[in-house]
Parts: sequence; C-alpha cells; structure tokens
Amino acid sequence: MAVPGRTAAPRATRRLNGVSPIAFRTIAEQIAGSIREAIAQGRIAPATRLLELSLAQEMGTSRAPVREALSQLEREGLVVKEPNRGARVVELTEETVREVASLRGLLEGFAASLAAERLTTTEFKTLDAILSDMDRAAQRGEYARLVELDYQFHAFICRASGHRTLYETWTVISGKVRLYLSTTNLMYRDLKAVVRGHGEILAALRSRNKARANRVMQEHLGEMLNDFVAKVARTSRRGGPKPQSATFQESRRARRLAVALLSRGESLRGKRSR
Amino acid sequence: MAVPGRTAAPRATRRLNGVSPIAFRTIAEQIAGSIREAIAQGRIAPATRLLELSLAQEMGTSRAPVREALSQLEREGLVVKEPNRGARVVELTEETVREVASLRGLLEGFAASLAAERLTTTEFKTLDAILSDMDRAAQRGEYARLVELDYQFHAFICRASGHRTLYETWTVISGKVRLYLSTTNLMYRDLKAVVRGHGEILAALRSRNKARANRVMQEHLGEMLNDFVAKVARTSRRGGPKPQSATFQESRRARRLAVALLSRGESLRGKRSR
DNA sequence: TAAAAGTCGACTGTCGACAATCCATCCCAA
DNA sequence: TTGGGATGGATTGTCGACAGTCGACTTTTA
Repeated sequence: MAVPGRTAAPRATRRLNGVSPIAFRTIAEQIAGSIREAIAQGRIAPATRLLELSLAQEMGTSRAPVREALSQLEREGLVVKEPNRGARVVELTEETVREVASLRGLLEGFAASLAAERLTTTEFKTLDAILSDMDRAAQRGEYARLVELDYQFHAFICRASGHRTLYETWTVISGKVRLYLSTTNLMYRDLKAVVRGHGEILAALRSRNKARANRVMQEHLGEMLNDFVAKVARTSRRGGPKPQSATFQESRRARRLAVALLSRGESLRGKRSR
Repeated sequence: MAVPGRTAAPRATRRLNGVSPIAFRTIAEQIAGSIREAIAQGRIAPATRLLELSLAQEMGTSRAPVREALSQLEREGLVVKEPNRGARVVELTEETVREVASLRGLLEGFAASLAAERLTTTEFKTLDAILSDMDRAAQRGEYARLVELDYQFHAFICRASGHRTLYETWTVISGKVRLYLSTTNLMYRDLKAVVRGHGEILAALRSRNKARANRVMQEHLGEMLNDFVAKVARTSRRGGPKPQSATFQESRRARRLAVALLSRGESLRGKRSR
C-alpha cells in the first residue's frame, strides 16, 4: 500500500529487545501475548484473578492496553470477565473438559471429512513430515515437542478443511484444550500409541473417504478424552479442595443471554461463599 | 445525590426510559445492546465502519465504553476490528453464509441429539407453546414475529442440550445468522412450511431418538440453507457487478456511504450533552 | 505524465485522574 | 450471638487529553 519497509518500525521497535521480525504492533497485543504465554506455560494458574493495575505496573503501561489485552484473551476463551469483578483465567472443571472435548471431536471430525476431499499432495507431504517428526519425538521421549506437533497436526487439518469459520471456531475450543494441557502435564499414556493414532488418521484422509475420516478422527479424540478425564479426575481430586468458584465463570454471558432470550428478570447468579 | 444539572449526570446505571426490564449494568453493555439491536434490525448495514467518536457522541458518553462495547460485539462475532483501522460490522459473503449455515447445522444437530435425551415434560410444553405461537404468526403473516420465534425455538433446544460450551459456540454462530437475516428480509418462502418443519423437529425430539433428532434437525437447516443461498445469490447478483471486490478491498464509496448512514441515522439513544 | 515524497485530517491507541461498585469488616441493636 | 447497616479499601468503569498511525491529497521530481 503506502510506503513499504521504510516507515515500518517506528513505534513498536522502540521498546523491543529485538525479538521478532515483525514486532507486535500495539502494546495491548504484546501484553496479550505475554499473558497468553504465561498461562500456556502454567506460570499463571487457572482461576487466578488478573488485576488490571498490577498487570499494568508489571508491564510498565497504563491500564488501557491491559484492558484491551484482557478483552482479547476473553475472546480467545482463556479469560473470563465479569462486570465490576474483573477478569480471571478460566478454570476448567471436569464437566467443562468433557464438553470441550466432545465439541472438539465434533468439529474436527467435520474438518477431517472436508479435508479428506480437499487435501493436495503437497499438503499430504506436510502431514507426513509432521508425523515423522512426531515419531522422532516419541522415540526420544520429548514430551513437550510431541504435544506441539500433535497440535500442529490437528490445526493443519482444520485449516486444510477450507472452512474458515470452522477453523476459527476450532481455534477457540482448542485454545482451551491447550490451556488444560499446561495444567496437567500428563496427557499421553503411551507416546508410541499417539503416533500410531495419528498415522491412522492420515491413512483415513488418504482414502478420501469422508465418513471414514470423520469416524477415525472422532475415535482418536474420543480415546484421548478418556485418558484425559481419568487423569483430570485424579488430579483435581488430589489437587485442591476449592473447585467452587469456577462454577460461576460464565454467569455474565449467561445472564445477558437469558435476559435477551426470555426477557424475564430471573437472576442466574448464585450466591457466593467466602 | 449528584445534582443532575451541571455536574456529571448520575452515572448511567439507572437512567433508562423504563423500557427494558432489567437495566444493563454498565454503560458499555447498554451501548453494545443498542448497536446489536441496530445491526439486527438492519439499521446499520454490514461492513459499515463503526467510529468510536461518532458512537460516543451519539450515546452521550466518552469513547471508553464504546471501545468496550465494540470488543464485546467482536466477541459475539458481529463486529471485526483491525488494529489502527477500527471496527466494522462483519460482512457476510456467500461463502461465509454457507460456512455459517453448515456449522450451524452441525452444532444444532448435535444439540438436538443431546436434547432428545434430556428434554423434560415441562420443556416440551415450552416448545409446544413456541410452536403454536409460530403457527399463529404464520397464519397472520407476521413475518418478524415468526423469525423471532424461530430463533427462540432453536435457542431453546441448544440450551436444553445441557452442553454449555456448545450453547456458547452456537450463540456466536447464530448471531451471524441473525445478522444475515436482517439484511435480506426474505427468508421464508412458505410460512406454513416453516411451522411444519419445526413440528417435525419437535416430533423427532419426542421420539427420544438421538440419531433421528440429529438428522431431522440437520435436514431442516439444510433446506433453509438452500433457500437462503439461492436468495443471497440472486440478491447480490442484482445488486452489483462485482460482489467480490467489496469483500476484500472496501470501496471508499461504500465507506462514505456507511459513514453517512451512521451519522445520519437516528441516534440510538441520546440526550444529555455537556 | 507518472511515480515518489511531503502534508494534512481523521481515527485509534494510550495515559492519568476520578467516580462507582464490590466486598470484607466492624459496629450496634435485638 | 445474630442480623442489618454503615464504613473503608481495593478494583473496575468512565472521562478527557494527547500521541501515533493510516489514507487521501498535494506537490515535487525524473
């Protein structure tokens, strides 16, 4: 468009330590990135309150960009805000985990069925590459790498479905999954089995059989879910005696919708305990 | 408290014209509501730019709550923001419409299959009530009412699925559908047929057969999609010679038009200036 | 004449200050 | 002791001002 290259770097560069090639443009985005990363790495635990002022001071900015960042994260499903009560990192209850997993299965199954018809040779090669990377990672026991590749594999298929809205929706859902991954660092039971499972998915895609692709994908995710929930149940039971507060995490949106839908003033808000 | 003449008016909390049952709590939410309504009613066209300052002046507030409102609407999928370029109402291309419709089918089919197992007698009664209202509306040719009831019917089922995450996801998608509805005021071909279709869904739900409920729901939505896309295609073909270009590069003409529309449009709620 | 470089508004991004609200705590009466 | 307010601190909501960026327009240059 206008002048390329030259004027490109005035603002964001000035406080960067020279990190990425194309630096984040706004402060808000940088902040969102920091928080997102911190959540993903487990440095900020689920259900933690995110205070605007503290964050702003930590980042050396005013509250405005922090608010913006929190909004962004809320859109991504990592954070929940309630009016006058601030933002907090979402907490995934066992029920929510189940829900997220089932939705993910539905969406990815659909994505797989679409992708089965559209994947090009080049794209198959990419998937092959990811798969062999996974294999290597599994053999070396590189857990984190495997998680990352796993994510990439699924993301690639969803994108390759050619269904943009689907991909966007999936992104939100999978964001929650990743959030969850970080909290329990125990996802895979058998690394080799993981690789095998993805191999089966790939084979199903190659068959160009929509129904089969859909089914295999859903089965794959379903298995995962089982391991998953089992572990969650174990962990959370052992973990902390305070899963309570998470119950009301969606109350704001729910309230708004309820009002809109029923146009009746029924309060969905529970009472709080301290 | 607070002298309502000169000094800042007594906060927005309760200065509604007594219209809505339970006033929204924050100004931002009120603004979001206004804009949402305006979009839904077609008073603000798709792809219209939403200027913070203009909106703030119209609403008689500062830009802060407007920004917040726009963020909220972006979360709901009604608005798209680009850094340094502001917000605009989403524009639905034919492709997006197809995508949204297919996703909606997927989600609602799932919801129906869940609901088929869970719906209580009371809930069935509610659905019956909605259906008979639809029938009345159809006989009287009350188009808008029918649209609203249609929405309620589907929303109710999604909520009754007991799957919170699903419901939330559906809300985003269906928000876009509604947006689209407002732009083409020609959705139903045969009002009676609409009622019949919903009757079939209800019957399928009553059968408690998950697979059947899923299938019937998807078929219902699929039919709708067909009518829909056909009409869209017709409309857009008649509309302009190059429907595509508007999607990616917004024409200045369109923008000016939009601005004019917005600033000329009746103020959504206004009084009080300082 | 056409491309490149400057100029100018119009908007958005960010800031610091206040106002409003929530929540916990304390006080007092029954 | 137990409610029901009143009180105060901590945080979010809102405001007005200024800085920075994007695009459109104008001017210069080859």
